[in-house]
Amino acid sequence: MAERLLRADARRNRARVLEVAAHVFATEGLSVSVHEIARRAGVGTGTVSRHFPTKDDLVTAVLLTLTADLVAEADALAATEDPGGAFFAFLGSLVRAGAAHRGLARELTGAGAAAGAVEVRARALLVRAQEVGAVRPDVCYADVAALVTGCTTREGGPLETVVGVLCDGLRHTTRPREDNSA
Amino acid sequence: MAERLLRADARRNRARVLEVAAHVFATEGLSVSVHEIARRAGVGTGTVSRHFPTKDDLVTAVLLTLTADLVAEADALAATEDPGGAFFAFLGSLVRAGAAHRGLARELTGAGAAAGAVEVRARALLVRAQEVGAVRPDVCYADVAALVTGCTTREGGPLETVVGVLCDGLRHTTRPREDNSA
Amino acid sequence: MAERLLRADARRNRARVLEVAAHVFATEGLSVSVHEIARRAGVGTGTVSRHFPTKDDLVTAVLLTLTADLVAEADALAATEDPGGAFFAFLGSLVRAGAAHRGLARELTGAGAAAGAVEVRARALLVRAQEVGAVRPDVCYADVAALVTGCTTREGGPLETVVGVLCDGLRHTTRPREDNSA
Amino acid sequence: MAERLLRADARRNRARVLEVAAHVFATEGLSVSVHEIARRAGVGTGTVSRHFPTKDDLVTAVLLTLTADLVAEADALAATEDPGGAFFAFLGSLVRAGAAHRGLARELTGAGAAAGAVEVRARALLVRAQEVGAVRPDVCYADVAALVTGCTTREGGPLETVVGVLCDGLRHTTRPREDNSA
DNA sequence: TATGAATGAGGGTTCATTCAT
DNA sequence: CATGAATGAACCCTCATTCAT
Repeated sequence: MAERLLRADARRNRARVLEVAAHVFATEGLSVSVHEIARRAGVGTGTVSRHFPTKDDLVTAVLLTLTADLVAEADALAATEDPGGAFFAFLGSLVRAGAAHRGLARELTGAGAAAGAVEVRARALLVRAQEVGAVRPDVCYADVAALVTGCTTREGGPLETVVGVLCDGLRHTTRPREDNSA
Repeated sequence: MAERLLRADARRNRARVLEVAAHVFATEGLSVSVHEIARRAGVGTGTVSRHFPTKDDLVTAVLLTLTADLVAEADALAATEDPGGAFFAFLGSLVRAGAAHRGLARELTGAGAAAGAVEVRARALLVRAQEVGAVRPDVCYADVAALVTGCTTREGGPLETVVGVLCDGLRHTTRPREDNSA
Repeated sequence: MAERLLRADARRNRARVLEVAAHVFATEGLSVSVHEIARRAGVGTGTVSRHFPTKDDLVTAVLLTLTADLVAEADALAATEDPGGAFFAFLGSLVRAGAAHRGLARELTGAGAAAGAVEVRARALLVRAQEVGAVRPDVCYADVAALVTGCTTREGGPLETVVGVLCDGLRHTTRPREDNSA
Repeated sequence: MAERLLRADARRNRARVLEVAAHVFATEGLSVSVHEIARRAGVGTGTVSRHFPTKDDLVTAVLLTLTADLVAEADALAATEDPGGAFFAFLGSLVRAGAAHRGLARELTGAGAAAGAVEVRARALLVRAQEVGAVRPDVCYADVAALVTGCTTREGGPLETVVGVLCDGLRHTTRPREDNSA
């Protein structure tokens, strides 16, 4: 942990920048300038650059922060006896995390270096849930990722309904499916 | 209609810019520069600015172009005898339109001045489908819009599955719903 | 000539920027900022960038301006009957050009894309002068280039002496050379 | 000498920084950052700044280091019986020192505060050599300094030829000089 | 003293917008 | 009207210098 080696004030600044960046990316998108982030964090622009040499590094670091919890949760769920429940539970967590950080939602489920760890686990949970017949077999991870991304864009209201719809749609069913072709 | 008053060449330029902008926004996102659009349209930057004073105006105009077809379709479907089928059909069209113009998908279903006409009609189709019990009563338009937006982000594969999941999830069912709480 | 196609005012601005840049590079070196050059030329920074997308392009353009005359002169001298005289005359011109644009002297004799045309001609003149015995055979172009560069750094006085020394040193002689080893 | 008052470790740090700076300035030019020098010297940036408050001070100090040897040599040569030999020998040393520290060559022969001691001695050697007729009487120190600077820019090859040319050009001769005017 | 984190002015460059031609 | 040159604010990033630890 290189962070352990940073001086107390540096660690505090780094954390503050990360926090501000996470908030600002979440609420205003990735296009917010590094200057603005520095200003809101109460540090000089150079301080941001020192901790995160490029803006991309900063985005990645924010993503890593978000993914840490998700990865832990995914690993816990993977050890569960109920593959279906595990998958659907993780789906909800993904949506909530993405919704809380809207600007980063796309990256969260994607294959970017930072978020890859989440994707790997989400894929595994999906496969396992399909193997036990809890999730319809015709969906692939890309389908799920797209729908999750969509759920995260739900603004100004609770996420439950939208997640509920998504889960119901994904659940395996023996009912004959109706035709939805346009 | 101010367009009636434009000279023939001006009207042609306006149309060409709109066409090019729609294409590049769809394929490369909204970050493409106005210069680049002008260049590809074979006009000067000033010509773009004359017809669309700000870049935002250009985006809005492109949206209006896209929505015209959707509005027509929605109106046709609204005259149909089958509210459920009408709604699900429109859902597919929305997704396809959004996917074909990825950079604008978010605005398509939203309340922006440009896309409001689509939203009004989509809301009406939803309500009617819910009234006849074809769509679960607990979803609201914002839920649907979010999920549609998600579907449009499905890259590198067919949209059918993702739309299918969405429709299945939205369909009204008497089966007891399972608990998806995290 | 693309320049011919520029509007009159654009051509004037381009020329003005080039002129200012040449002056400023000559007197203050290449480290002067593009902003400063724009300011002194009385144009916006964007105007400089439009004509010379990168700073390097600007430097190259200034060099090209300088080299044009030298190339013409070298070609004229190459057609002369007196290889020795041609070479020594060109040497003087090189030094004068370099001294007048000190910041660029190094690039002038070098192999940079812009100045390569000068180098090619200087090499040819040197070889021809050596072939007729007018220049000592043990020097190579790199030696000459270094010495020319040195002459250009002569500040606050006439260049004649320094060029004279250089020419005398380069001239072929049958006198036994004295030992200069340290 | 303030150095006498420094603690042993401080003196060691100062020497190490100087040594590293001399090396990197010589091989990579003056544009290398102070951070980089500190890093290679294994000290903090603050330590560099403590010993050399500004970057310019550091450059000057490096120059002073280089000049020490040259000053000693010049003094030894000045006590010699052969003014001509002394001058030409020193010329060679100057060139070699400059070539070994290319980034500093310009300053070495100049009137900068650091290198003034060298200049004073070089001037004296020149005058004496001219007085005994070993060096042509029409050159002044500025001429010599410029030519020496040029020699130091000779890259990728031996310095002997270039120094040889310079010495031959400077040597007094009774031969009628040819006309080098352009 | 030594450290290296913090600073912030300034670097080169891009681009939406304006306006003379 | 069409043009595209001009504008200048804003972008991300670097680095000499300062100062709390």
